[in-house]
Amino acid sequence: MADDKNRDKGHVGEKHNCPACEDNGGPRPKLKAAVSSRPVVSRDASVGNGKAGPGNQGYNPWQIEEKWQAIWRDNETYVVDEDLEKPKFYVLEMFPYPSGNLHVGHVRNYTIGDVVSRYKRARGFNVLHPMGWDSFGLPAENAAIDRGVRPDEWTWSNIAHMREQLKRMGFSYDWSREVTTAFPEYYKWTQWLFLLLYERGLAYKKTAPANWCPTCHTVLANEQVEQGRCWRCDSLVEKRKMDQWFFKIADYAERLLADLDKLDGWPEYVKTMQANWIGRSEGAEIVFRGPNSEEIPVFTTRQDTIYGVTYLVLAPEHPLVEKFIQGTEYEAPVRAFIDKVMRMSEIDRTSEALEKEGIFTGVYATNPVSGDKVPVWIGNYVIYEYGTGAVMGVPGHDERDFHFAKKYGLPVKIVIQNEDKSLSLEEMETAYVDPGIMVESGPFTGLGSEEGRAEVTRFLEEKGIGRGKVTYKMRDWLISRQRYWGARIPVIYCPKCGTVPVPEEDLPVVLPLGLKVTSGGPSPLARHEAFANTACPVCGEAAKRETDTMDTFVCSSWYFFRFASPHHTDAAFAKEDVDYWCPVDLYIGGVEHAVMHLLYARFITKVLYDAGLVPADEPFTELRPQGMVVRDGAKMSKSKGNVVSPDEMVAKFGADVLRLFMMFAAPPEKDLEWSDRGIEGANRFLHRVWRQVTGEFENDRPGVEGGPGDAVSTEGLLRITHQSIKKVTEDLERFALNTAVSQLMELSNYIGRYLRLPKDAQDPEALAEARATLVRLLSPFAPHLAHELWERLGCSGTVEEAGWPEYDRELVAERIVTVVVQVDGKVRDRIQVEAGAGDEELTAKALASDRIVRLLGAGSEARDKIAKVVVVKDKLVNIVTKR
RNA sequence: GCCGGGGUGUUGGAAUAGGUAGACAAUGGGGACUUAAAAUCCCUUGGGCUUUUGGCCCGUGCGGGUUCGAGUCCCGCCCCCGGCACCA
Repeated sequence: MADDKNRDKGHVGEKHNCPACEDNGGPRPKLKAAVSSRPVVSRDASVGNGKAGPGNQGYNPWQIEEKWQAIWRDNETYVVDEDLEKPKFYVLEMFPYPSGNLHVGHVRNYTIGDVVSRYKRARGFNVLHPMGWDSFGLPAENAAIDRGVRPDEWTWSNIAHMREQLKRMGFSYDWSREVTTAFPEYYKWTQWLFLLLYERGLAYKKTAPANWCPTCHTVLANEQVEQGRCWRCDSLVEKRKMDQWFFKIADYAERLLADLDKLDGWPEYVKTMQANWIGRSEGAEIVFRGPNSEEIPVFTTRQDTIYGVTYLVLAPEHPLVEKFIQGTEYEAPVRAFIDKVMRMSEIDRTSEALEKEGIFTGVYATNPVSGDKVPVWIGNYVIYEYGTGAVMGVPGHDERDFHFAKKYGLPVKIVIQNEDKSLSLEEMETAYVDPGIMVESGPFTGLGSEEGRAEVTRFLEEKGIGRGKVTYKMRDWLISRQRYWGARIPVIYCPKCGTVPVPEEDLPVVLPLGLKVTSGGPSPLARHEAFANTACPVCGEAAKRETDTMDTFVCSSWYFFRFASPHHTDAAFAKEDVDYWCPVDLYIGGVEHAVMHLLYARFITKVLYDAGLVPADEPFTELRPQGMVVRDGAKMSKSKGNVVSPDEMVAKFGADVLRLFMMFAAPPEKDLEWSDRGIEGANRFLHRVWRQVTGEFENDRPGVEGGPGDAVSTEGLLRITHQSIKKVTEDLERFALNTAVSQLMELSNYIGRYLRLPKDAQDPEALAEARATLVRLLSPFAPHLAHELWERLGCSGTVEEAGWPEYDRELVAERIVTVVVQVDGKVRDRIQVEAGAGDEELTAKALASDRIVRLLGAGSEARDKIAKVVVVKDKLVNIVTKR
């Protein structure tokens, strides 16, 4: 390191002394137009006017970014292999849909992952940091319709463009592991996954009312309907009865819920959202009897209110309704009512504002516990798909039932009393839903609600008229999509053999390319004879292929395993590869997938785990959802015209500046308010770092007066250097990337002041250490700049090969600390003392301080007023007076 | 309605274990350098009062409380954001 200074000087005086500069002597042609058309920018100023000293190259981000990206590419710097000598670390960002353009939200997401990757690599981890493309999906088909392009060509060209944009940001991906879900090499294994589920009895077909999006021309899973609207296009979803494939995710409900407790690395709110979605309720199924002893099971969580049942309500779709009304005087009005309900849209039907309506069916059912006969109604608020599609009406103790009973003049019974026994039917204006004591409940009278529930359940089971039951809101995952651009469902329908899965050796079921996609109709495959007609794999007779495609969420529910074995051809992945790399240690992405993608990925992981194929039953150890990038407090959108283009920012400032700004402006989990002034600040900072490290600083301020201001010393320089190592390391570990950057700014600010000391007061070794440390700590955030500066400092290897710096405990500790002197909790003075001073000494010094003497007097005068003194070592002395 | 998360200067945000509120930036103001501008560098930037090179008071959504000491803990409210929402 002895020749550091000479190298610095050499650089100031010479042009083009690094080999790469000669090869790449200018900005890349692609960016040239954007660069030259922009208004006055610092690059021109620092290069052009010659004031900063002869031959000053200044910080040219475009040149050094191109240089280092080429080096990383040529040296395959970020290509990784399994290495049992090193601890592994798998960092993953949610892979993008290739829409055609990277937006700043992507840049933020991927920069966060890249900072962690580079940090972990420097700390000696074998880091897997891959990237790929979630490349099946509707936008490709829409582009085909709108612009007449082929979905495949549109997708491939979007990928090519976005890949370049990602590379331009300097993200340290192992590009050799890139996966594209729309390639046969990938979707072959998505189809294999389907077969695995089929074999394990977890994939089945049934005819069921499904959520149909009229705009997307396909059905949607429940998770993909938000407030009755399609998650992608916002259209109102309709109900359609269709023959559909499902995955039995509901079989995994209990595990998906229980295992949330294992996910310590997930934010509480995401776990809560999943738990709400799964929606576990513990209760009982109770079998009422119809007029001809038909079984009418109902599900309730309030078995303790069984004596309060005054009617039953069935869902309009309930199959018994038809039986009850047939040929009776109730038939016509009930049919009319059902028609009305069925014609309503999903959103209206489930809206809370919907008035509860119902109609009597004309029959009575028997309460198996009390023996009461109660009227059977149907109601628009009963959901057929949940529980048994029938509920017992307990108006005394359920708000909805209370309203319904009042509206239709049905009787109300009180069977749960509150503590002061003050409930009376006359005064009741609302249902009493809280726990209490069972009354008028036959043998159960006198029991508390909770005890009562257990007793009633036991009674039901003893008598064989019901049983304890757990019900979940989560339904099975509907995976059929009536679309073209997706992974085919590998199934063949044979007139003789029925539904036959495509044998594994026949995979992949290739998606024919080049078909004409038209708007408004079904997928072109449904009409594509060559695809649809095939031979039955069992009997060889003519058969038909399934023409629906799988939900794209199936493709993305296992891609993190494929990254471990991206080129494997014998299986979806090699056991030893996933055993080494999985689970993902850190997963970063948008919170909009909190339920959909993350729940599906957890489910598929458990299925693969049960099949003995993967080492863990949870895919993501730590989950860090990141906030949105907003502008003027609102989401960026083309229609608002407030979109920030990463390309423009890179053209104007370079990738490192954009990266640094996005890490600095907000903590990762919060929304980031885009600020044009803010990115200018990041730009100033990196230019300043350049000058401070290269030494151009000294030539940069002709005639400026004034010293460094505050006390600046070599000791102080070393202290802040080591404090910065400590602080930045701790901040990276706790994911506080914004405060890590602010610490780098503080270190740089101090170096700046130190450089303003007279030359002979500067210690070259301490300065070199401070500079090198700044560069090393900056390297995860601004990797190109850090690599370049490291090289220019003449240090050996690259900055990341140098590893992460360690701090020296001795140097971190302040020798002199400021101790606050309070009187009755109010700050009155600050004194400088040696660190580690004892309580006695601190008290004495505090009492002797000017301000305290003025306030309390000196010596015994002060002592008489003091009730007690609280001392916090190295921090504060609080003098409490007698009051 | 229920479940999460939050409310701190003009703005983005700090304060990690109850111990200096406002780090670091951005803006605004002043200055140095310059023919000039840009860039750079320095000082300053929560509010109010004041007997003004010193000092006082107020201040982290609101009202209480605990404590020597509260942005941080407790109780009660208000508001904002996100999720769920007739799930029996």
